[in-house]
Amino acid sequence: MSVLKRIYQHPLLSPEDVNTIINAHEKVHFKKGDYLLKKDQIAKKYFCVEKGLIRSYVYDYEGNDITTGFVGENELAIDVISLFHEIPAVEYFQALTDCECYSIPLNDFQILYHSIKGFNEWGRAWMSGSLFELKQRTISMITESASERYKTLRSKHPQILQQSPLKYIASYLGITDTSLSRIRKELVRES
Amino acid sequence: MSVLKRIYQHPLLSPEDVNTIINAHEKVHFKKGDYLLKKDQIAKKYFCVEKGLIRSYVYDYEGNDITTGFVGENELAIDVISLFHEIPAVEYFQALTDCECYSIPLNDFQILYHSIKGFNEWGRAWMSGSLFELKQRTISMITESASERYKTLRSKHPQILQQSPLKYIASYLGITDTSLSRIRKELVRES
DNA sequence: AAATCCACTTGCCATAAGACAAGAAACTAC
DNA sequence: GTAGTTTCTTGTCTTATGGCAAGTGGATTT
Repeated sequence: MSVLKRIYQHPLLSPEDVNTIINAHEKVHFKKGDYLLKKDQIAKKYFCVEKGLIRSYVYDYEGNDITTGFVGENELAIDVISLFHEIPAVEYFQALTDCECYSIPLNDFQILYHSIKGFNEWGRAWMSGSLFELKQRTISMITESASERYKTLRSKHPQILQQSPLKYIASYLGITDTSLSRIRKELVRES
Repeated sequence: MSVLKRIYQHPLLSPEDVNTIINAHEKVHFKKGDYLLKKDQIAKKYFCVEKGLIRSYVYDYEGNDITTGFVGENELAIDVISLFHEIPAVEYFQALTDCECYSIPLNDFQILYHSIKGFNEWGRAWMSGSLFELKQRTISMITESASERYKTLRSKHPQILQQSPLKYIASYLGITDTSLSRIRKELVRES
């Protein structure tokens, strides 16, 4: 099944709605290092990732960039809050590898979003899913140790470990690349 | 204006709807130390806080309890995800002081929630507001230092500093009570 | 009033984590 | 090929943070 069919599966979207929406999409390519969205911009679109890896990040109070999330294949690169509340983004979204994505042009998106009732609902569902995931992550940052979080990431999203430099994974886990390197050494020793 | 009128202000709730909803509420008292919701329970109701202070917390991987949030007067003590998704809570909600709250009995809530269209919308608005706040907090935990976060809390929610023991505020800020004590000392020295 | 309990501060010490830097290995470019 | 990046590891050293414990001051109880 295509990326888009997968992403637009929703009880309130009929196959015809889905087709209408899918047909409004156009292919977009990003080169490694390209920005999909920058801090202070208002998100006007989102991207369905078919191939590649994207990371979101912010700068901490010491100027280090801290990874806040990864978006892999068959996932959506979307700043839910910026897009649906029309407020400036607080994060940067940058391609870690060359990427192939699909996106709806702003105009079509706005028309469809307001005319197809289920599309609206689909947006709300994304909002609620985002809340769920963010909460989970917040809790896991507290209740799990860095090495546990690493092991979880390794088992649930192995492709990230393959495609992302260590330093970005480290900051995602809340530690430095040095510490992560030592955690990995420790894990090898254990097995 | 009463707590309830304040909380149920919403463009899609007519004054009559609001009255219907408000009349379904009953007063609930909590003693200091009482639990409003415990981990692994599915939230069946939420509480409109008229007087007192509530805190939510989880246990970290070393067994320390970590404050995840405070709920003050005129605010809602609600686990949005547990309530609307009907899944077990991950946090504990506990009264830090004696509290006076309002709550709808489960039955009435379910009936009104599904029959008053705007009530439904009100629930969604809370979901989206929760996402916004959680994101803000996540970002501030990264982009601000502990002492900056303390200063922000002090200026935005001074009543929390009055009503909560230092150790709970400290864990909310991501540090120990010892460290917070030193930060406060430093801030006094500065001024 | 004495005895407890908590909340908070503060000093001392231990330690986990980060800063820094060097070096190996892989990859890219010319 | 060689030079230049970038990634990752690893050693040493430093430091911020936490653990522990003592001590003060308030509040509460008996």
